[in-house]
Amino acid sequence: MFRGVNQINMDAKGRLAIPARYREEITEECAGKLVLTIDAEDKCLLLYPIDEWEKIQAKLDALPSLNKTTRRLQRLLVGHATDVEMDGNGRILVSSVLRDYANLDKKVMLVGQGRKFEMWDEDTWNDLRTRYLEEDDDDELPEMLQNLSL
Amino acid sequence: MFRGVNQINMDAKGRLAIPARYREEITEECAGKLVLTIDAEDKCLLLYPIDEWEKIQAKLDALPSLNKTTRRLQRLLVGHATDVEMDGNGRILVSSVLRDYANLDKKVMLVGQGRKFEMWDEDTWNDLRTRYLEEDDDDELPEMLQNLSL
DNA sequence: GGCATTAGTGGGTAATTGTGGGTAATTGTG
DNA sequence: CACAATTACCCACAATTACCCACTAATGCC
Repeated sequence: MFRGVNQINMDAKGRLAIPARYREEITEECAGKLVLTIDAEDKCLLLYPIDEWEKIQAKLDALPSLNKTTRRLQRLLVGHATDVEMDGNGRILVSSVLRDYANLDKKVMLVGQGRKFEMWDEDTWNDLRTRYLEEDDDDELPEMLQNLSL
Repeated sequence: MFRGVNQINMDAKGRLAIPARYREEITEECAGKLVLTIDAEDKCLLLYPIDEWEKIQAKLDALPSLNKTTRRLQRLLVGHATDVEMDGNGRILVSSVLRDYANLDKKVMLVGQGRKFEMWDEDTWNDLRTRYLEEDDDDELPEMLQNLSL
């Protein structure tokens, strides 16, 4: 289970160091093999251990390919999914296509989200975070959250 | 079960000593491994023993990721959740992101709240406490509280 | 009330992690 | 087949973090 935000500097080559505290878990789970793709809803990237990704791709694959919405998801997610592997220094290489999509230049936020990570441009993330914090969602709480006790 | 309020001084490095009377319980329950995150509604932090937190994160993780409200919660709570561990002196390190969020500088209040602690800036806590005490909530008691006997 | 033990606080140092760049190998292109 | 561009690997330095030790304050006990 991944969690927490990390500010990381991407270098000129597009390499991004995975924070050391996640490396052991990643090495154990998937021998450092990860899959990087885009988030269809927000301008950020998603980073999965390869076994987790395979499950998701299988789910997407099972969806009807004649339906417009599912075709969109399949093309966007599966289409942009890129295999990446940690190098000797625990870094992964982010291709320029994916960097462009999420507007990543140097300052990147890596956000743990359970079975995956999200990768954001720092400014984009801070803007979203601010908007989220200003929101007050008491009114329209989905049923499933009504009884959530934190 | 944690309870009670404690005034603690955070040092210049952002370290915060857990009051000694809680340490044994924390060491037993989770070997000193804790998770610190933000409260999405108030400007304070939440401190959980790791096993308690894992349960919450598992619940959040099971929620649909395409729903706006649940995404907000996942990003705020899981995104800010940081693993912390008591050092040899029973202290934990609070990252600068979390310190900023809750406005913590030196004088901090640690408030026991059952399975978790809340961490407040002293002034913010005192203001909230005063407001709570001035409030009179006889009029709009939710049904579930009407029959609560203290 | 004094003394002993424990808790709280502060800081220095060593180890780890993050970051950058050079070079060799590999891939794609003309 | 040769060249250019990209990628992988290696090493070195800088910055951060964690660990350890020492001192002061507070508490409990005799």
